[in-house]
Amino acid sequence: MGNYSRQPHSVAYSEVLRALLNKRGLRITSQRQKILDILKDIPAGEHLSAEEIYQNLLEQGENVGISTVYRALHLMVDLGFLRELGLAEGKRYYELNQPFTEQHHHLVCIQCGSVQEFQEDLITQIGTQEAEERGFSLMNCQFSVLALCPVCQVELDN
Amino acid sequence: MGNYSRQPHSVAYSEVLRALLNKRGLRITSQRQKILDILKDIPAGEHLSAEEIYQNLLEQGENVGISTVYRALHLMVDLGFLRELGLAEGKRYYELNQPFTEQHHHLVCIQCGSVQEFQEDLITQIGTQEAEERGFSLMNCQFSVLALCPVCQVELDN
DNA sequence: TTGTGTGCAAACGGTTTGCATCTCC
DNA sequence: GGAGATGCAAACCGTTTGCACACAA
Repeated sequence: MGNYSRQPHSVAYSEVLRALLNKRGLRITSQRQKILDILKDIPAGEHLSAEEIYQNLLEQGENVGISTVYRALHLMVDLGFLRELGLAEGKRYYELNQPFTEQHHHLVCIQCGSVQEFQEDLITQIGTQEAEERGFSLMNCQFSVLALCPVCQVELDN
Repeated sequence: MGNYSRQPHSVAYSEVLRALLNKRGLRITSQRQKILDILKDIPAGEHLSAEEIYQNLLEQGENVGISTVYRALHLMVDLGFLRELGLAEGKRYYELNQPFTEQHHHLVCIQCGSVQEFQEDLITQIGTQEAEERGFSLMNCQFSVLALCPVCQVELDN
């Protein structure tokens, strides 16, 4: 899993993507590039669902199918470009993958769904260690802290 | 969130459940009891989906609807009896809730889906701290380490 | 007796798939 | 030219909901 996030210019992403795809006999397409562009441009701490990415593409005037979005997301997760997040709901979110040493985790309000990120290298260290002890090959650590945010605590007290 | 898991006899679960339900004006039903019994009896480290619990009930000859299973599971999660797990797939799993100090986490093979549990109190400590710092009220910490198990590593090498 | 809980079936929402068509290499 | 990629629509699957009936308190 590489350190794409350190590439200084957006062009570099496309080139790395192209190289990785070619190596597998796969192709760069405008759809794949545009999806990557959308995820590259969102502010840190935001995550998008497949549906949100799809809507974003439609707003740009793209003629694209939702199935293409799903297929591209899965592919880029496989390639290590994207990280798939479960969070707390019935759908999945995507963000650019970071090198392990910079990976962050999520504090999710189970009532309103708001998400805060935090970084804590110990988490990844523990995950790495547990995986190694059992001969597993680590792919991703997901630490979700489910809680009630201050606002929802007040509201639930009626 | 109580320490039901320390109750020595299965009867005690039902009594605690009854008390908690009564306090809210809710009722103990045979369906709710049986679902709790199923989850109580599975070996440590196993988790069941709603569908699996439903099938289990059908095999026992129960005439029950899948919607009842879902409603009972949600209720018992609310009451703190059960913990809902996301793991890596498109469905949710359930297990008896443990006190925070005994909570365990999951090492999941993203290929074959096998799950190993491990305990690491630091995880819960970090989650507690992050929540408190932001005024959140902690409900549950879920740490999922996604990886390839030894068997699947070999198979993917062709 | 009354409001909570149930089973059924239909609806729902996110995701996947089959297929004819298109397009990148 | 041909394998890979797309868009569409239908299928899929886990979950939720509306409703008439059943049952615990």
